[in-house]
Amino acid sequence: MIRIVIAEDQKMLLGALAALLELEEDMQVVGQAVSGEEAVQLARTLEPDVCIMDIEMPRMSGLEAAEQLKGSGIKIIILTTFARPGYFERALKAGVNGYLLKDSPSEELARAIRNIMQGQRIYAPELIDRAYMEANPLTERESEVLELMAEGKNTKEIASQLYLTTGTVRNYVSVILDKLEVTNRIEAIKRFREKGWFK
Amino acid sequence: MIRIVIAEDQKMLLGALAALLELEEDMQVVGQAVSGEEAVQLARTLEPDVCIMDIEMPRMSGLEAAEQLKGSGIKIIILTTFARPGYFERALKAGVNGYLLKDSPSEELARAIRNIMQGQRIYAPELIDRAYMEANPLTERESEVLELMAEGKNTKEIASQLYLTTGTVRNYVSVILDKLEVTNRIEAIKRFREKGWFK
DNA sequence: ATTCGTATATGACAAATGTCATATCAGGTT
DNA sequence: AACCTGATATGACATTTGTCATATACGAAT
Repeated sequence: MIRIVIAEDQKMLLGALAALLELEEDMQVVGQAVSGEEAVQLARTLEPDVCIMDIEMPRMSGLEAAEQLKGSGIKIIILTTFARPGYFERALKAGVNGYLLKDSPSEELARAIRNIMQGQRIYAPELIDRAYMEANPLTERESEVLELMAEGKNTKEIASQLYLTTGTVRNYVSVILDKLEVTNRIEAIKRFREKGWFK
Repeated sequence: MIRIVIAEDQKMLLGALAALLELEEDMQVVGQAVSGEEAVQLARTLEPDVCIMDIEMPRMSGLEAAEQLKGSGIKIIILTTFARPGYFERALKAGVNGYLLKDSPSEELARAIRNIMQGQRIYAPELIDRAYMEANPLTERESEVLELMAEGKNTKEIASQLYLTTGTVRNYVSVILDKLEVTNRIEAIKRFREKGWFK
């Protein structure tokens, strides 16, 4: 019997996934969590074979939770909406055993779980294709400026938060616009978001 | 036996919801659709008692599909992620019988279906609270300017597209910032999006 | 009919944004 | 050591953005 913990903040999907897996005769959902924090706790106390995690959850993301559970012997499967290159890369570093998309057919979940129990690693094919993902061309500092920009902060606010002069910040912005091949801050934010480079 | 069609473009959720409802002894999922178009077609041919719809789907939104099925006698339940006032209002106009959020516990779905079969209308309580929803304070023209702004267009481009002078456009922007209580274009776009006022 | 409110439209002025030349520093290369 | 490259940082200058006073038009209220 494969013992499973599911972590997903969208309760409808959480309950429905549990129902889906309970239909499988060799599987049993032993715990349901709605945050990364709760997932780690449940995983530690229940010691399931498999923990299925969404990424975007309150209090602690599924990626953080996966990192904390690394080495515990619990197989981690990330189940998320978007094929953001950054997320996938970070999940690989955390040593997750599977990475599936919510767009995949539901039958694949049970199949993936069984394969993973055999020691395989299962990644959604869409992700492998995008392994030739475009890298974020911005430096650490530039990304930092762009993120503050996207929060609606103006040059002066960004400058004071990063202990820079406004001239420096404006120059970073200029470099950012150049690298992203756009001509104003709004377009830069749009482009950065579309490319999945946020966070 | 309650006959059900489910329309949801996220296949994992689609399959899981079907599993969830199949567990109920008085319910039967007779069709699954991944677009609004397919949902309408399936509903017309299968004539189910209930059709559960996501809103954001490819080709045709769940709201459009609901509008097309109005008067068919098929009970429509909208099941969506966000409690956007605009969506809810439009769903009410389309005469939907239920409007649930994906954040609601999964047990509520079956209960809602049964109540709706009795002739009741079921709306997620979060929506009723927000029924005192804030109206978009911008005029038609102002909204038009904001939408172009959000596409990354600058003042000159907006002006030429709307056959206005740049001065006029800049004034609209100023009024927009004032009404939305923000101080720059980026914040205005953010706020407008958060309030669910886009489109 | 005139007063009021609102949407629309414009231009003058001040402030913020974007461009560019320039400088330092830390690393690799030759 | 001299050279190159990329990241970081700054200020001078030009352009764009945001504010404000002002004007017209139209429908509703008095």
